[in-house]
Amino acid sequence: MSEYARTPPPTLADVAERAGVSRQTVSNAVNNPDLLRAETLARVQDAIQALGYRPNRAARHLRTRASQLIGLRMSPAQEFTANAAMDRFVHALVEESREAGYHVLLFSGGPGKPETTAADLVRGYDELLSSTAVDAFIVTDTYLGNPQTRWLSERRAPFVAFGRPWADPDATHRWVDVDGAAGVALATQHLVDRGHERIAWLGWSETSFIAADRQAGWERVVAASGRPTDGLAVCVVDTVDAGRDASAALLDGAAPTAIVCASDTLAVGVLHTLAQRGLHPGRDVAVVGFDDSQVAQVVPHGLTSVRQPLEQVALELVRALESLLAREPYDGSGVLLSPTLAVRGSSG
Amino acid sequence: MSEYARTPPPTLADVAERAGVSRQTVSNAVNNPDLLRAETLARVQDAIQALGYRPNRAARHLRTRASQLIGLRMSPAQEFTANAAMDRFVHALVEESREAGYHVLLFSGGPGKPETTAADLVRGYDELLSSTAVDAFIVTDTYLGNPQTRWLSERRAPFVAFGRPWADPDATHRWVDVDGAAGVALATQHLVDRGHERIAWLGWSETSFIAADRQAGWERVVAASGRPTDGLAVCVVDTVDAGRDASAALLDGAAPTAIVCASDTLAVGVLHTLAQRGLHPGRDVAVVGFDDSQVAQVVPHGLTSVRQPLEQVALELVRALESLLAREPYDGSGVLLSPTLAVRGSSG
DNA sequence: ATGAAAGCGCTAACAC
DNA sequence: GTGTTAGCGCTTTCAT
Repeated sequence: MSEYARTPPPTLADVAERAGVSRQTVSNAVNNPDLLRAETLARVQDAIQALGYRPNRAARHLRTRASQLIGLRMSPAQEFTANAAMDRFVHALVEESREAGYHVLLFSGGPGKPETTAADLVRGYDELLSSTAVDAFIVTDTYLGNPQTRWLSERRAPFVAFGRPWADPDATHRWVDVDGAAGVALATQHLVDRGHERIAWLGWSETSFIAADRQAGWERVVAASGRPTDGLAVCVVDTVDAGRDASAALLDGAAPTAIVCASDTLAVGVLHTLAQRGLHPGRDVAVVGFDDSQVAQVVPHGLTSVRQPLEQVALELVRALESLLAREPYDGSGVLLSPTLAVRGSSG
Repeated sequence: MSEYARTPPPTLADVAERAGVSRQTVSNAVNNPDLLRAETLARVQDAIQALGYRPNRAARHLRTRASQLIGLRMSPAQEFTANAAMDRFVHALVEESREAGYHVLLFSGGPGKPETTAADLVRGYDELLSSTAVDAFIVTDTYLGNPQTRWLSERRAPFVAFGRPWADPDATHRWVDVDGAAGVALATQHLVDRGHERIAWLGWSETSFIAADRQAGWERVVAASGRPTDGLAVCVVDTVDAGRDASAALLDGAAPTAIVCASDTLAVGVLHTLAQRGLHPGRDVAVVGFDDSQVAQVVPHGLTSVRQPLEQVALELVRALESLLAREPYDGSGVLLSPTLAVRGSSG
């Protein structure tokens, strides 16, 4: 392989010499152009252009103590569930970060194993933090009373969370979240509007705040519309098989005409059951999922699903981050965004 | 919000003072421990431990001209297709990079628009390169004779490609790729072994090397087994609808008993057709996809699919990168990995 | 085996 | 407006 990167990139000094000014003036031309006389500025910019000068990030970082890097931990990939949302989110975050002048630095948790100890979880953060590699973190998996946010808070590490501090109402960090209850309410209301009388809930059995939150959205709308809830709520683990079995039992028992699910995974399980029984989703039984995964888009006739506004989440997270790093005052209230409903064939 | 990061992280000097040695000795303790007397080393390490010292990356980067960062461009998310592969790949890459002492820096192409000009495409690379933000790039979307690899080569920028230099056999850069033909051959042979006599190919109409490569895998095995190919190859755009329509026409015409598809997207289209006609995938007509996406795993009875060894790809890429950055000689031969077949219900 | 000096490229603080 | 000085935290070179 031939040599690469033969010529070292030009520095401030190179530009200064070419433009016939001091290094500081070049620095000002880049960072505070207003300070320069128009004529000088033009001359410096010409030199910058001609040399293809770009400030060395390491040097700038060392001096300003800002790396312009945002740390994001990749949680271990989950094969079966819809982590497509994560993918969409990362894209949106990279895009928003870029516009704010940041790049996203990916890191992984502890050693390879899927789920590790709290200490392992925190190691990646610790390392990046104490080596001043990133300016701040975006913390995503805050579902349980997970240790990361608490640990980061204690270390006074700058971070913004995607997810409410469910377990810790005293938490003072900035956060952005999607209103799951509102999303499910939207889905349920959609089914009410389409004339469904018996609308079931197929949710998660694990006792998480998110699970409870989503179920509450269903309960609120069904109750408000004077429809029954008795025997119409079933909670299982988040797998296709569990969704299939639970929906079969539901149809045999409470006989709903519509089923709202806590996830697309469960909804796919429902679709399996319907297919087995020769029932048509949307015509015979309406089904709504949550996450608007690829599966929802690709299934025959499509699966109606609650879609998180991840682009907006990314935008708000970056905004919160900028505010945090600028040490602006913070009133303690997070940002709660409303999802939308992607209506497809499975709901009529 | 309370102050964060009150105490600046300890520096070499802090450790040196505490250990009663010079800064240089601490640096050696970190980077060349062999140079120290055992007793001194232990004392320094104690101090490092006690202070929680971690070398400042910016300072080290500035001095050594190595950021320990690998740049990866996120291509705009494609909603409908199975870019789940990308997700899996990024995970694997982050993990492998970590083990090699690198972090992954994500950046996006030009401005928001889905597909931009060649200049835009290259801007992100240029910026990171001339600001010495990353040590090297991993280039992923090398399908067409895309401008990135050529541009990077011309700039003598260090990079490794995921994907062969199809259009440019003279390219001298290092690359890792998955043998698509071998994957499809594997799938086809699987169908031959299960006794299928009329095995169709549902591929991509766009004239890309990858499309041709995959189709060649089918042709090779079908021909070698003495089975017919006439009228059994159809090429369309990579969408579910196209797959549905094309498979309907295939079944009406050439009447295959098995269909090998260039993508899971097309395979899902085939499944739609089968469902419409009341045919059972695997029992009546066998279907095989490509990419082992979430959809393949979640569809009723499962979709047999060719699975790319992305973890291994990531490993080889990082290896190639290390070799490149170490300026080791390179013999010009890339690394070609074989996919595996995830067998599920759709093929029997 | 350990220490002193120099400097990577940049910007903050001050002088002119 | 522009130039000068100093130093961010580290490693490389050379002296001891």
